[in-house]
Amino acid sequence: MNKLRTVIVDDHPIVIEGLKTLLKNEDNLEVIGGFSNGTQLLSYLERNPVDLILLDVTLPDIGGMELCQIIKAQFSATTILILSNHTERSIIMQTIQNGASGYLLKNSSLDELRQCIASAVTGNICYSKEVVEIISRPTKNQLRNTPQLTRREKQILSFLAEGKTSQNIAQELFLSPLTVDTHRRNLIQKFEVKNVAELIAAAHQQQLL
Amino acid sequence: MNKLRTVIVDDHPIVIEGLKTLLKNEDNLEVIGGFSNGTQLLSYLERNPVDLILLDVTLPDIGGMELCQIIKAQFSATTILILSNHTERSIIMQTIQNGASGYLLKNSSLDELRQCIASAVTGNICYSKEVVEIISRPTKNQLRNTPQLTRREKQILSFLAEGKTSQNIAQELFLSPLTVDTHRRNLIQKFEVKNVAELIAAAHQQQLL
DNA sequence: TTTCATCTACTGGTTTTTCGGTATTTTTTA
DNA sequence: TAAAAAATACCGAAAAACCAGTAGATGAAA
Repeated sequence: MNKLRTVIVDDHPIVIEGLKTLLKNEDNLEVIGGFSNGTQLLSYLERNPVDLILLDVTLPDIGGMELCQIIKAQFSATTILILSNHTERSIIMQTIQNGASGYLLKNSSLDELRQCIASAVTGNICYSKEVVEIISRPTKNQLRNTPQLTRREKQILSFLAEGKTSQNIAQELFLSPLTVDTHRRNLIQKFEVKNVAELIAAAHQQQLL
Repeated sequence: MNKLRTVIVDDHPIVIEGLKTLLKNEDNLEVIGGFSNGTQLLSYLERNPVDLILLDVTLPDIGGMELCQIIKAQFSATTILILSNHTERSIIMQTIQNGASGYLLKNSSLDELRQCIASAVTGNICYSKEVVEIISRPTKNQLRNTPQLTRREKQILSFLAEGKTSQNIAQELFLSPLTVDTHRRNLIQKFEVKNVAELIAAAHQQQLL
């Protein structure tokens, strides 16, 4: 097998250099480029085949998330590993949902990086130890008690998320609009929110939609 | 190292038996129990230490998601691997967020199961090949073009998600309520939705919140 | 069987959103 | 620097949501 053609994308040139040095002696990959923003990377990808991208999420021009999507859409054979300092679970999950094959914190050991690269190029998704902990740690949302919804309430909640009015919902469920109104108000109370907009946001955060 | 004390939870007794047979000859684990619902499992866990749980998501009494959370909260040393037929990405992501160490489809090979078990008990998160594909595949939402929002619109979108009214927002941003109104209407147009409730739902699905 | 949760429905009034326009100023970008 | 995009602001009317409170019917569990 040929060496993995690898590029590094980070807005700190020092990080790029550091990684290059660290990976210099790896015999299964070769760093063939380093870029400090997304535009540069994309125009490089247009002309050169790349097997592996070590990508930071915070870039000056295009966000790492968007970049992931774009790369995966246009160059689906390329593997993306995120190297970042962000420890928020939502960011990690988003990068994975956007096609990244793994997520490491920048303080990961070279050994972890090696392992993740090896795992990622064979099609797995790989996280560094610390990242696994973050992912598995319950969210604040999950800690604070999720309101207990009745069947009807769940039903009406999902209708509301579809932008339906009380009238609409009442018609579909053969109820009085006033009843639907009551349910909506109970939902708003249970979630301790101000209106339906916030209700939908809260329900989404607690993965009820 | 002692053998991994393993239990299987599935509402189909056949699956339990099948897995038991398959895993009989593994020398690093021992199946010490099989349950067909969540309540049975939980009361067993109260009395017996368990290292590994092979868990189905669809159970008659408690959902696999909830079960994951409960187990991780009370018996954090126990590793959970999900064995399921559900191929929806959201379900997979949710089980992981709830503390599962991996997700396999029921048609996975014994080899994949072995690998995932090995990987999971050392603290990694592991998916079977097919599951990796599901996770990495872009969502429909991501395929249909995400509306291009201006800075102001993003700002007002997030305020709306907090349940603020036009008046509130106008005050905070030192704008006329009428201006905020216009922005809100533009947002609703861009997302092609009927009202703010649906707007928030759509924005959430496209990970803009 | 009684109690509790849920579902249903109402009154009446206030606030907010939504719809369909228009229009000026500021900022960006080609 | 001209054109395009974004941000600002307005009007009026209708629709819908929100608030506060009440209350009968139903069904499940203790």
